Amino acid sequence: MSEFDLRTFLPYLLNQAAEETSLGFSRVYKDRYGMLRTEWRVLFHLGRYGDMTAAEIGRRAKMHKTKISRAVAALEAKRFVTRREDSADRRRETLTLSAQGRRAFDDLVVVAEAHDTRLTANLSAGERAVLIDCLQRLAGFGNGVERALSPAIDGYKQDEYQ
Amino acid sequence: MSEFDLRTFLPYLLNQAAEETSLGFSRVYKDRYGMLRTEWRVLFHLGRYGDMTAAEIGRRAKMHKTKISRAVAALEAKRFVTRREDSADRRRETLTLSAQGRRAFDDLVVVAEAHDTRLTANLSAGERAVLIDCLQRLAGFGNGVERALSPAIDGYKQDEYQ
DNA sequence: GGGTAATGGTTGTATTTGTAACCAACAAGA
DNA sequence: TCTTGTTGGTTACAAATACAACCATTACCC
Repeated sequence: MSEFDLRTFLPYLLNQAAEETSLGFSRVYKDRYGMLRTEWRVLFHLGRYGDMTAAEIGRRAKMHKTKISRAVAALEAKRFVTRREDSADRRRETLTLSAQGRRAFDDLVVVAEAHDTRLTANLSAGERAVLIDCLQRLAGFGNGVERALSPAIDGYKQDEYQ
Repeated sequence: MSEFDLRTFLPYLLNQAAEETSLGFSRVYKDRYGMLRTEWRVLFHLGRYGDMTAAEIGRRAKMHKTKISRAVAALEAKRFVTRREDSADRRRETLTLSAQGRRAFDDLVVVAEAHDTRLTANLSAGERAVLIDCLQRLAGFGNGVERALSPAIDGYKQDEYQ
């Protein structure tokens, strides 16, 4: 019986906290719009940060391009997103939220904000600040897109995620 | 363009941090032992907290019983775990680590500890303490097994996870 | 004791995800 | 201009996951 405790092991703790806190919110976008996690992430990126290509979303959200490709196809089928081919570079397609997509986004933002408020209701302002800061560092945010705190144990691909 | 920022939204942040921090470690148990995340979780529960049944692991780790059933079958095939039927209640099977299973566990504990140390290397002791505390509360640890901080947005099953 | 529900666990099937391969368009150098 | 490499994106197939149904055993209780 080792001393090592799962309940303080960061990857485990983070996964449990992530799953637990995602549950309530994922039910909403699933029940209301039949979306998957990949789909709301794409929706949120377009809604919050403006039109962009699939590749750009991939870089920001660290999602593999196949995930994005499928998420975009699903959002397109739901009429939430439209594509526009870039005439200067015909490989690229700029993605835009439709009016309907924006309504869904606006609706979900309200839910997300309320959910987040509830999640942090039992944390002090100081705790919350430290928590967010640590998580952003662990997630590799802030230092451009590249990885920050967590070098590989024995190296892994730098450009394609998962 | 809403004010809402994904990079401070807890479920998103937690998922990103969880994924990022899990990457290096998952490579090790995958490469060295061909294990899945469900498998190392079962292995760690048995190694750290002693023999127990699949149902008990499910309660502790908040894993669905089908995941555990398959993880146990895989660990058994690898000769890392053995089962012993409870004579008092013939539905139950107590799971135990084999000598080989314990060696794998001991090996992975060392890796996990080193990985965790590296992850928190850039955090102050105070930051780390707050981080762990917040995550445990968000994950619903500490208050028995039941949920703590994150009530459902509109209610969800209490006993089966996911 | 007999019926009904609850518990421990497994299996089957539909979804989702991961991984690799692929195609088309562009870039850069010989 | 050829050719080699890179980038943006899709598709095909394998692996993993969720979900429901299932079986066996035990618990409850009339």
